[in-house]
Amino acid sequence: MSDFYNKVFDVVAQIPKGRATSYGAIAQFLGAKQASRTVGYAMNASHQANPTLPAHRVVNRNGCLTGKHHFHPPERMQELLELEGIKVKNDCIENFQQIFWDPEELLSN
DNA sequence: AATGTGACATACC
DNA sequence: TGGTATGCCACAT
Repeated sequence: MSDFYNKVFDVVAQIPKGRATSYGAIAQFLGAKQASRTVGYAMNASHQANPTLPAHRVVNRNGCLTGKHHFHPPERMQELLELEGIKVKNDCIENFQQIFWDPEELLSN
């Protein structure tokens, strides 16, 4: 597993419950802010990661569930978010600005 | 080494 | 508002 994927998984695995982040934020945190696509690509392999990663907490910069189509029942992604208290409307997280979690917070722990 | 791909991000019709 | 096109980066083949 390449370091990049490993880091992506590590970050995603540590997203606090009830929060969400974006592909771009993760990419930037890893030092390749332009590699947001690669982050999503990494999520593609998330299902093969050890405990399945909370990929539902990762959305695009708009807070929209663009990747829901990759979940088994696509509706599952929204359900999981709502179970955590995140309001999702029209496939987009409401108050995403408030829900947004910056990976840099990991550095504070 | 080269080409194709993608769960993004932006810019432009 | 919304679809299409391009740039970008790392991975797969």
